[in-house]
Amino acid sequence: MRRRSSTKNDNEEVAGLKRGPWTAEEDELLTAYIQKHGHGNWRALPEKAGLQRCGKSCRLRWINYLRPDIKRGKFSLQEEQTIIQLHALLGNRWSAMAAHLPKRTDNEIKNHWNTHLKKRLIKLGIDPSTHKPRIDASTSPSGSTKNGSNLSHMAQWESARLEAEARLVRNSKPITLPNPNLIHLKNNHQTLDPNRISRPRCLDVLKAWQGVVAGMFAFPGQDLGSPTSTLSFPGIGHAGTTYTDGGMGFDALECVEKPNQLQEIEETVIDIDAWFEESFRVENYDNVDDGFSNVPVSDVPMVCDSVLDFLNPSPYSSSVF
DNA sequence: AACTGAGACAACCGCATGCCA
DNA sequence: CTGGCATGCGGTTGTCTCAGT
Repeated sequence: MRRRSSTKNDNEEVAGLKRGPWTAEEDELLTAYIQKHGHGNWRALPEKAGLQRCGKSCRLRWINYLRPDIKRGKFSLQEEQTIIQLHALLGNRWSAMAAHLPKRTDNEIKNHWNTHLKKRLIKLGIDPSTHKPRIDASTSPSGSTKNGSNLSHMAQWESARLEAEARLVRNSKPITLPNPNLIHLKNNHQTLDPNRISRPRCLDVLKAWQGVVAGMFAFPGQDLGSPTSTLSFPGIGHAGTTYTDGGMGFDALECVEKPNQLQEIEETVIDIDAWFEESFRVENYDNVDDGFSNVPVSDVPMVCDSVLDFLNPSPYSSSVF
């Protein structure tokens, strides 16, 4: 690992420069300058813009606060759900998570996680760092049946996360094999297309996650149908839906089409969504203008899918979720 | 009214990484 | 290949607000 020999770059601006909260005047100066000239070299910007700040501070202020394409205000239920899913997959990679949440900054997501979501998970008996149930909480006298149900779901989430991580690792190699735990879901007579298996690593972690979760609900040892069949979730808006894994080399639910299987999957998915709604219901759910937060809770599963699809359109995934 | 502690979020710090001469 | 520079990233700290006493 290469290391810089000096911290000049980090410490140069300390002398004589202002620190702490930005004033409205400073914001105006910075905004006006960037809108007119672009930020260019951040280090040189403060002097050109007439600011007594270091370039780093200017950059941070612009990226996290002044940039016109960022959304401020409370996070919607859907955004929170996305953050939790992403955190289960990515850990504390805030910038990567921000890439999946349009108009939200990594700093904002990080703060929201640390101040809200992390605490809520702990309250529910979930270890926020591992997304695993906390033994002590689950065995405490106050542990309720509902908690037990939650923990069961979180265990599924965790399994999904680990599965996704494993698949990401496998797909980072030029040629990889499908997950042995999932391949049995395929029709025994189907040949795996190497082009699909070795296609570029999918960065769409949400789709990967969804694919894995879906895969968890399929049933080994049964006739799993054709690889191009579609899945319908009556009642939650998935009619005609084709599930793919967004480039991970496996169409997660494509193989499941028996009515009893559908029924079971549907119940499971609804159950998880109901759990999330109940566990993470927020008082200001009806806030803002993000295009999906003003949706009745009952529609969340469908909205979730469409949003996730929107967030990461993949050439390998279905255009209609 | 004054004090205090917790919560929320903005801002900073130090290290990592990529680019280029 | 090496070193310097600019920028990105994640952890931490500082500051403000507000509810509770």
